[in-house]
Amino acid sequence: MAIRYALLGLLTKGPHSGYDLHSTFKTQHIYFWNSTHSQVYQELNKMRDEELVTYETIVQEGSPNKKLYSITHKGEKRLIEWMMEEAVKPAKIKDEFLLRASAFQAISVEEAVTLLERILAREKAILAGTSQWQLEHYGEQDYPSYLEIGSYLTSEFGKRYAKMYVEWCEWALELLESYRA
Amino acid sequence: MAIRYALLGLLTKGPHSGYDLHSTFKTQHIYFWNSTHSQVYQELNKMRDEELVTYETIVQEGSPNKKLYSITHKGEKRLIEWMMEEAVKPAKIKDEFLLRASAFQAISVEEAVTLLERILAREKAILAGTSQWQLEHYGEQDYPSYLEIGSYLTSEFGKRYAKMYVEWCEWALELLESYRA
DNA sequence: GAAAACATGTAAGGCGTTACATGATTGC
DNA sequence: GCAATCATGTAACGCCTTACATGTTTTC
Repeated sequence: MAIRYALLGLLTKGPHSGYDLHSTFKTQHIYFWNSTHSQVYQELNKMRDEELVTYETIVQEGSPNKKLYSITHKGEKRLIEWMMEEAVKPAKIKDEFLLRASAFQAISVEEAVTLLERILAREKAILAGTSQWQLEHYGEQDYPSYLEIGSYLTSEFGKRYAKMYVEWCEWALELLESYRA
Repeated sequence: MAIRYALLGLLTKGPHSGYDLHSTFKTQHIYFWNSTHSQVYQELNKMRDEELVTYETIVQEGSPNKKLYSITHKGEKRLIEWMMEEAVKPAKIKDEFLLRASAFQAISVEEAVTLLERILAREKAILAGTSQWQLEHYGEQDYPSYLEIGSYLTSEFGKRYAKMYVEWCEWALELLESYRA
């Protein structure tokens, strides 16, 4: 249900295509939201029927035509109503690696170390990517324009999350040393 | 699909009822997994059919009867196969509050501050709860028995996650001050 | 007297994923 | 030549949630 608010939120910053919106989920929003391109296109169609968004077709040479979606007045109203609701649902997380980690007692220390090292490398790469992205977008400024406040806040969250993950991996690897024969 | 591995993982530490297993999701696993009681019961039935788990009925006075589930040899084998798979899917997170935060440009600074303060309080309470839980379970020890390694690693992750969230909220509130008229 | 904890299930429906489908351009 | 990027969709399926269903004991 909340996918629509994710899309409406992005559209408050200006018109975007379905492809753009999905790309954002894959890159910037990865730390707190996820979706697939097919769901994005389906939800955009529903929202168009409910007049929360409109679009105009952009004819392009070289690339396929695209639909540039804009948020309507009605859409913006609906978004803000949702944002100001009293209740905020707790986050729902499904992290397969942590699920494996929670069952490390079922495998050997050596195997656990192997799994952890792989994830440490992955998270380091993610941290580097997020830091890079933030530098490219906000590098010189102390703080960005208010239009960019959402992206700025959540990219910082992403960076802190990745950093925390890396540090936890390193701590866990050290701890596992204690169990080595 | 992975719900079954979450359940199998917990059962490597000993027999548990469906109610117990779901309680764990609501408390300890909240940082990396979530489910509902109805899904837990349904999945346990499926796994019983596939002989990944067995159960015995415990007749209780005062409380309703319960089914104590145990992991089978076949179940353990299946779990370890899954754990050692090369590919680990990236985490899927759905955090409604961060979704709201990502659209803060659509509301006023004052409204954003109100929302943030509410979440800061929530996360502080969660951090306190997790710290308390960890203290009760592992307080005196430097590190726990290997049987408890999974819970220990992930509860530490939970603590670090909550701490990071609190610090990010405080940082965000400070930043928002810059935009105040 | 009400709410929370203990305890387990079924049924309906929808959200979300995976697979199928197409096709041009750019970079390695 | 192959993979990646750009670009948008449909169809099938199933995981997962919400609602329905029941009943006792303990705590406030």
